[in-house]
Amino acid sequence: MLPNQFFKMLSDETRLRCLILIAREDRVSVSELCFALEQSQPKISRHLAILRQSGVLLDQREGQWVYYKVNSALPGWMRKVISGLTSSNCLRAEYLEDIEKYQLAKQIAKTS
Amino acid sequence: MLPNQFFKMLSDETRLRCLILIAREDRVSVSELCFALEQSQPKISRHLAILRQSGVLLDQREGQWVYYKVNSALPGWMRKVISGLTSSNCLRAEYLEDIEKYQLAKQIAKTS
DNA sequence: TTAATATATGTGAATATTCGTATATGTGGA
DNA sequence: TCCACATATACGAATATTCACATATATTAA
Repeated sequence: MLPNQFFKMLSDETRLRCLILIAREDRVSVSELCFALEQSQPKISRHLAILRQSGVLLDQREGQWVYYKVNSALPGWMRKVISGLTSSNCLRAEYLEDIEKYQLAKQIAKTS
Repeated sequence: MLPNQFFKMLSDETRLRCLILIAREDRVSVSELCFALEQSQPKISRHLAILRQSGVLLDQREGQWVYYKVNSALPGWMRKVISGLTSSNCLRAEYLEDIEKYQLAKQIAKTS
């Protein structure tokens, strides 16, 4: 993938928030993303499809759920951009809220 | 600037080629960019305007010429992305050709 | 002032992107 | 099988982007 094509993947706010949450949490399901980002399922699913078709994300079905993770075989320069995004010095309140919302839901699901 | 907005700047091939050449060569004029990238003057000028208005590039007029350079006051994470782009391991043939074309023209201009 | 050169911008057409809504597909349980 | 839930996709409307072309602005020299 050409650099400008990779950057186009990251140019949409929803796609970027998905990618950051997935990169931080290792693997996240579609419904978890919908909840954390407070976005509709078709919207999340479409953006995940774009990231999957471009090879940035990989999906793995588990029963009814589909989990997405960052493709570990990405070229070094792409991984560097992604790790730069997930390192705390760049993380905005918006992204941190997504992560907190995800972790809270995870915690509640575990204890119930 | 939000990360996804910054990535949108880099999502256009012409803008990215301009930015990489400018980052590598320190400062480049509009006409030099037109020559190196083999693109029309209005096209180059419009993309430079987008990069300038977003604060990524700074312009300095010198007589009839306007030189563009990377804004040295950019946040660290942006500078990191740009330096990642200009480091050789990511540079594609396309970008190297732009740089060679620029340097050749520079050399010819100097000796004549 | 006029001409020549360099750069910037206005305009509309073609194209691309994003979204909401509806619907299709896949999975597991009754 | 039928139903409920999770996910994916088709479709059209609204919006955004990019470009070519024409023109405006700025600078310098004559």
